[in-house]
Amino acid sequence: MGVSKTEMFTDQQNEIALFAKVFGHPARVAILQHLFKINACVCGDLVNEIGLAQPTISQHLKELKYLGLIKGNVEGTSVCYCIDKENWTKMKTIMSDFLHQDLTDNQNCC
Amino acid sequence: MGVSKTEMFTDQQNEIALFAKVFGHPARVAILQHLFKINACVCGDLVNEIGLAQPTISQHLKELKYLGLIKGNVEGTSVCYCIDKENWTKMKTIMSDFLHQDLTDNQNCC
DNA sequence: TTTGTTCATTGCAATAATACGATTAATAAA
DNA sequence: TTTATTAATCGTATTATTGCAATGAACAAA
Repeated sequence: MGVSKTEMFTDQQNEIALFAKVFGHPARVAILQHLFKINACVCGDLVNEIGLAQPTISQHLKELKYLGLIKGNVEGTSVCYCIDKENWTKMKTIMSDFLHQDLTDNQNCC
Repeated sequence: MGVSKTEMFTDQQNEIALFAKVFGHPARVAILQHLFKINACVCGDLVNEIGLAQPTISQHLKELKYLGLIKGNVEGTSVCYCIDKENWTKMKTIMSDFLHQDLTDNQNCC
């Protein structure tokens, strides 16, 4: 019914899914890559850089901020965004553990 | 308008987003973890294991198969699923490159 | 104070995703 | 052949996501 039944999964599984979901849109991937590339925080140039309308970018930034992956500093009329290193590292650990699972034995079929 | 404007992003950004999106639901995370754990392919026990209805699991499996992360073998009336090691490794490389980006210099703000 | 700039929020329309009952298809077993 | 089992597909209801025009809030500059 359009609702993910989160209560039937572990906290770990839900956390992985939450992080993955935020990476599940190319605009957010592009925003993060740009923030990594520029390093120095970026303000509203993201709108020019990405090519989506200002409210749309603002919405994507909000989601990234909600998960703690970026933080924003108000500087006069503009807001300066950048990667939250500490939280990015924490997320990286969680996602890496999931991605680097391994099949130890040989497989029975397939 | 509910549509991701994929044409304005790079192939790499779209690919990262596609893989991430498939991990963006706890049921698919759970399915993959179970396939890793059991190793030997699993059939319809996924329905019992996960706790969602059979058509729902079947739909999630279809998405995972579409991206090439799992493969299925028909064995009589049941179908045996398992991780596609090769494609999983390819995906891991793409996602790891994204996750392990790093900020080289010090930051200007935040 | 007035004007301009920058960004967040609201409201809405369009599309996508999630979930499942009902059905179908394919095979196995009786 | 008939029945049972397993899994895919169809149809549909519900909710979520995406995108943007319009508006609002905060601040800077004139």
